[in-house]
Amino acid sequence: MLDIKFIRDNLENVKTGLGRRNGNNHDLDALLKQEEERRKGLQESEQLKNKKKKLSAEVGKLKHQGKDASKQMEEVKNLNVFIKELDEKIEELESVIHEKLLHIPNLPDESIPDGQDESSNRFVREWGRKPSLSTKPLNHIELGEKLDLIDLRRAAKISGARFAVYKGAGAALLRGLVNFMVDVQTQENGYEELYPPFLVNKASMLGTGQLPKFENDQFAMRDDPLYLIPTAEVPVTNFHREEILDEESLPICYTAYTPCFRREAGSYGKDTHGLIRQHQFDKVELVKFSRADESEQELEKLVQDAESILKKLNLHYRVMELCAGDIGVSASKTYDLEVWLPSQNTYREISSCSNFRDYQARRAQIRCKKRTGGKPEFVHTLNGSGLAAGRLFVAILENYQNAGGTVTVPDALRPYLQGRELLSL
RNA sequence: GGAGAGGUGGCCGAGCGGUUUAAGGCGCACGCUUGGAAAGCGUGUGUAGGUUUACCCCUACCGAGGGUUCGAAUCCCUCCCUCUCCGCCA
Repeated sequence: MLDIKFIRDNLENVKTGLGRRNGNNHDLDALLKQEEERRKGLQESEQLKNKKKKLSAEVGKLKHQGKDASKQMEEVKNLNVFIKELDEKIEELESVIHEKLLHIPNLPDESIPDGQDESSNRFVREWGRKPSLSTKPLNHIELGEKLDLIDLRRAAKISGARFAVYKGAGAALLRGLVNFMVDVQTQENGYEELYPPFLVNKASMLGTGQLPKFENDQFAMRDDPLYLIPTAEVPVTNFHREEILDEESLPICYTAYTPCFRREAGSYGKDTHGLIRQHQFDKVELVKFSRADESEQELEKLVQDAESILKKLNLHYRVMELCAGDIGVSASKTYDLEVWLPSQNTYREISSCSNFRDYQARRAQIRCKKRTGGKPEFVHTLNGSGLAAGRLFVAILENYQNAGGTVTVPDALRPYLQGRELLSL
């Protein structure tokens, strides 16, 4: 959420910034007019309330002295009519303004490239090299089914399309990947582990920006006002919702493993086969709460922490900086990590790392007390995948495949698979 | 699911309809005091909004939302959460 006062004081900049995004049709002039009206009404109402308070106190005094107070009582009764009317108007305006603000996306960082879609994303760096596979590479579905690591047919029977059963060594590999990633982030990169609920309330979904705009993308419970989390970002960022943190404690860095649930409405044609796009997938998430003046450097560190997993697994990847038209609504700046997939002869997103600046913090009311005194300030929130386990599973099968259709276990993972070196039948 | 007890500032805790301002304590900050410290004394110490160069001032907030009243932390209603006991349960 943007600050209404900031919009008021920087109208042209806000218009320019939002204009860099796609689908920007917010009438800020109308919004500011309503805000103006709200403030006028508020001032009037507060004056009347002040008068009312003084009169009521007089009543108390007079009654105590045994004197008549009916005149004052009558006057307050009259005032109440006006106050009620004004307050109703103010409340109406407030809710309209708030609702509008909730729908306005974050301002893109000035440094990020212009552009409508991913074709304008900026290449930042790459690491490693593509594996040299002698034969035509099999895709992860062929490998997974051949080695009996996954069962998509039975998953469809149990649940439907876009679900998977991981089986035997496949299940162990997935579980090993999760443990490996959490261990690296906690033991080497300084994150504290959280294991949060997978069902969250509406306030949490509003706090991180999944609601109200993306209700359609979420799985909701039928009988309870709860949602399945689309990412651990939701419960972990909301861990500190409505709190005032100590500036000294920042940055606070959490990592959390959770499954993630997404309806994938509107992506019916995309990645229909295999593990790339699922209704349920596992992810290790990184979340940071940072001082406002440190969030830029914290984002760079967070990206490196996500990259450290790919490096340890010796997987070729590149880092892309998303253009203004391609970043999510809550984000100000985003780097994607894209891992090489031989079967698709392309790079696929395996992590998305964003700085939300104070956008989520304002929605979720997460502030910090300044050491120098003064009013508490909103913190900056950041998060990124570190990494998506399902897609990492895909990347390992495809990049570590051997000529006979077997898959070598990367060195770093062997301790998590009882020392196993090869996946074969 | 049933029964009971509660939710008050950073924390503990009083207040249960009004001589308008949430007592008191702890903690914290600053000052005085001291060779230095402790103790002691003094002052200050929430959040949001409005107004303002700033100070001040004003309004709201005692779990949340309604209601009664000239006036509500206090009375009434609904909901949420916490704790205790019982039941059920991995």
